[in-house]
Amino acid sequence: MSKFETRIQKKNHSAIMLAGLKIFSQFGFRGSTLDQIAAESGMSKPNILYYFQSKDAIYEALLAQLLTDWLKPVRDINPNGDPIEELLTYAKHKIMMSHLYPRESRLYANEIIQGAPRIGGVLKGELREVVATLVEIINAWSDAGLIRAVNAHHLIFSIWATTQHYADFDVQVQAVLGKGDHFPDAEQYLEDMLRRILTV
Amino acid sequence: MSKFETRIQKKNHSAIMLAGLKIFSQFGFRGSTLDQIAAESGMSKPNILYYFQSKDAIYEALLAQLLTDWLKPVRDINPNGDPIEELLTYAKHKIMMSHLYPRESRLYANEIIQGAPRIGGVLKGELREVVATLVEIINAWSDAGLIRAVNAHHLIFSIWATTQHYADFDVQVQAVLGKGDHFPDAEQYLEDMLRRILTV
DNA sequence: TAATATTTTGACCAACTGGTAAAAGTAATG
DNA sequence: CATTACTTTTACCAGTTGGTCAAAATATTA
Repeated sequence: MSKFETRIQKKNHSAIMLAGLKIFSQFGFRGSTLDQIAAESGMSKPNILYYFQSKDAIYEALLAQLLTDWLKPVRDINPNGDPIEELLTYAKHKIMMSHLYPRESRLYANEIIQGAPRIGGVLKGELREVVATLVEIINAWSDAGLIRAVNAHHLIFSIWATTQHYADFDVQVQAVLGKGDHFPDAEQYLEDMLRRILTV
Repeated sequence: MSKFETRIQKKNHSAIMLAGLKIFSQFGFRGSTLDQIAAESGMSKPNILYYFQSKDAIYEALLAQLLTDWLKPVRDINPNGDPIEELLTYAKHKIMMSHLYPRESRLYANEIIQGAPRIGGVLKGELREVVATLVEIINAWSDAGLIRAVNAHHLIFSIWATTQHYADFDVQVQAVLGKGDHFPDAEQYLEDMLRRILTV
C-alpha cells in the first residue's frame, strides 16, 4: 500500500530516474523531452507517465534527491575537529562527487543557471540556513586563531565553484588537458590552494 | 553591398542578438524558442528569420562574438609584466565581466554543460592554444622564482571557476547572501586567494 | 486455474515548434 | 512622383511536444 512496493515498480521507478538524470542533465528541463527519456529508459512514453504524473514530476524528484545528498556533507562538518582538515575533507568530498556523479552536478547547474525556478525556495531556506551555520563555524575558527581571517561566504563559494567546475565544465577541461582523469591533479591543486588560504 | 548597411538592419540585427542572448542564456539552445526571442525583441517571428537564416544562426552568432571577447584578455597577459599583478588584472577583468555581462557567461556555461556541441572545435583549437601559451608563461614565471610553483592549468581553471561562479550561480549567491552587490567582496576574496597561492 | 490487480501499449489529441511563401507595407532613390 | 529596393506581416505547414484513454497483456493472489 505504501510507496514503491512491487519489484517492477522499484525497477521502473529507478530506471526512469536514471534516464531522466542523463537527459535532463544534458539538455536542461525545457530542452529535454519525454520521448528522449522513454528511449533512454527503454520504456514507452505512456508507461513512464504511469509511474510519474508528469515530466515535471520526474525532474522534481531528481532535484529533491540531489539536494538531500548535497546538503548532508555540509552538515557533517565538525566544529570541534581540526579546521583545515574539516574543510579539506569537505572539499575533497565535493570533488569526488564531481568525479563520480558529474550528471547530478550538471543537473543542478542547469537549474541554477536558469534561475532556479523550481528550487528557489530551498535555496533561500534550507541552503541558506546550512551555509549560515557553516559560516558561523568558520568565523569561530578564525576568531580562535585556528585559521586565517577570510570571508567565510566567499570561501565556501570558491570551494563550490572550483570543485563543481570539473563536472560542469568537463568538456572544456578535457579540451584543454586532453582526455584522461584529471581529478588527482585537481584535488592536489585544491588542497594546496585551501591550505595556503587557511593557514595562519 | 557589404554586411549590415542600413540603419534598420543594424538596429534589428542587434535587437535580435540582445533578445537572443537574454532567452538563450536563460533556457539554453533547445529550451529557447523563436517565439520567445520574437516577443523579447518586439518583432515578428518571420521578420527575425529575415535577418537570421535560422534559430541556429542567432545562437552561433552570439557564441562567436562571445568567444572573441573572452579570449582577448588572456592574450593580453604580458609575460614581461609583474606576474602576480598580471594574473590579478586578468582575474579582476574576469570578475568584472561576470558582473557586467552575466548573461554572456550563462550562455557560455549552458553551451559547455550541454557538451559544447557547437563550439567543441574552438575549445580543442583556439582555446587550447591560448591556454597552452598562458601555461608556458606561468611556468616560466615559477621557474624564475617569481611565483610559487603551482599547476598552471588548474590555477587557470580555478580563476575561471571562481569568477564565472558569480554570474552563472548568481541566484544561489543571492539566495545565500541576500540581494545586493556582492562583487566587491568577491573580488577582494579572489585577490587574497591568488596572492596567497602565488606569493613565494 | 480463475479472478483480480497491476503493467504496458497503440492510437490519438491539442498546443507548440522552426520555418516558408507570397503579398502588403515602407523607405530610398532617380 | 514613380520606380525600385527593402522590410514586415498574414496565413500557413509538417513535425514534435506533453499528455490522455481505453484496451490489451501480464503478474499476483485466492
